[in-house]
Amino acid sequence: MPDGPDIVRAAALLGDPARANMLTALMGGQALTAGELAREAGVTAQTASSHLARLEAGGLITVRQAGRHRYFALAGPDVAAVLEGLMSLAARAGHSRTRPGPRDPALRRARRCYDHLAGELGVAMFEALVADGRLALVDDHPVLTETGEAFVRGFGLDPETLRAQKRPLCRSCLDWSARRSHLAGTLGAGLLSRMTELGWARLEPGSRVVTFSKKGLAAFEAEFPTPHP
Amino acid sequence: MPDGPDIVRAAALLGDPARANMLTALMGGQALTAGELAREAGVTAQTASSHLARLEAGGLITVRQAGRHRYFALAGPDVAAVLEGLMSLAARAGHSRTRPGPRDPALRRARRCYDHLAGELGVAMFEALVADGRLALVDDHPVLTETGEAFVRGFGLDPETLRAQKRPLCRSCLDWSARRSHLAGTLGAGLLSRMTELGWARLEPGSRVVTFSKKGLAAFEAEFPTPHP
DNA sequence: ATCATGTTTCGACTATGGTCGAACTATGCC
DNA sequence: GGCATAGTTCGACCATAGTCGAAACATGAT
Repeated sequence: MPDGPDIVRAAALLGDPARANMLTALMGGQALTAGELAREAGVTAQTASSHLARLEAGGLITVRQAGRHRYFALAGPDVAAVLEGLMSLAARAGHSRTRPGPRDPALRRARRCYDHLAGELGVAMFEALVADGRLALVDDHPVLTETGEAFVRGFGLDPETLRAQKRPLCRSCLDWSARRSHLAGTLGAGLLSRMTELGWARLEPGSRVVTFSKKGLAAFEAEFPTPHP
Repeated sequence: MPDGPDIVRAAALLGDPARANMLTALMGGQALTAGELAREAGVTAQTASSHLARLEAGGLITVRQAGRHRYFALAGPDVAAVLEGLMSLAARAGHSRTRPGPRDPALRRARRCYDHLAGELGVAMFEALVADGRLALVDDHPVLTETGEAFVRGFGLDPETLRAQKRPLCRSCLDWSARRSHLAGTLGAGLLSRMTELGWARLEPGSRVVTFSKKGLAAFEAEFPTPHP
């Protein structure tokens, strides 16, 4: 019966509340210190330390030493993808977190999914891109069209650079809050970072929430209009 | 700190050796009885029963009553996707299963990945399809071309029927044994089932191994020639 | 040097949950 | 009806591992 790689090691790492909290915190995309992660997970520094050591040994996170701080981050987009997959499964099974906190509405509205935009606004952007032909869906996979390529350039991004990465340019990612898709891949990541550069939105430190300024939201809705039914 | 759906419930279910064995067995795509799964997992019937009850409560598997047997199957392709994702993580981290058993070479050669062909032959087929333009890669995603569509018809499948499903027609799936991609999606599933209909290959009951007949292998290699470097 | 802060190590406690033996229920066959 | 097989429930045992207190180890500031 032994066949295939050892799922159990990885899955068991994700199966503990403290570790899961740390990893979801890291889904924000930015690196966090051991102490911050301990607070985020609701455990003491000692226990957090042991958990972090395990996560690193399991290859799920990476460490970067900086002075007397140690910054932890997800090991890569594939880890984030598995986490989002688990969230979708849990959402489908109807097991939402025990107490939906005050941050929850903001998270449903706009949040980071590792390095791209998710939530209602993420879904709206994706559907707007598809609706007016900047993205085409081929076998349910998003593909950048010629008009889309022009838009990307106009937005201040270089398609060639984005394509040069190892990750695919476009990927659709199932949104656990909206049960619809949003845009991942290097294009998704590029668009989000460009929006922060332009001052449209701000990444709330210590959370996954993305806050849009008033002007930014107007610009966003002009660029990605909601298709009227 | 409570944000998002509860990953832990789902992940903890995958984090136990017995349950993970059952689920990987179900990756074969066919439904299995409680007893078969107990044997597959190496536990007694009692423990298996409790595990299966948990997996069903967690929404990872579904049950179908048939006489005095109960047939269990994965709840859907999304579950299979998460499992494959975990396998990729584990493979990258270098944690292969403790003892690669005698079945292992056969598994590396050709196996089912849920409902489509994986292993060396799966990778070979995928690369042959891409090499002669039956599949095109757009942003790393496989897309069926016009010549590909003709080939599918000639192979005895109806592209429209395949496209009518909820799942995408083509999906690439990272192969843990070959570290390259093979073809998933309804097309991947359709091709495998057609190969068994044609007598090219047989699905070994109780394992994920796919055995090709001598004639079948010859036909396979004629249809999907290995691109010479 | 001294102190403070961030992080890890050690040791002990505790609980969750995986395991099986035995008994019980349900279905099918004769 | 009686018997065999498939599956579940109950109860008890035991190990794994998550938890924290106390103390050690770093690094940076004064």
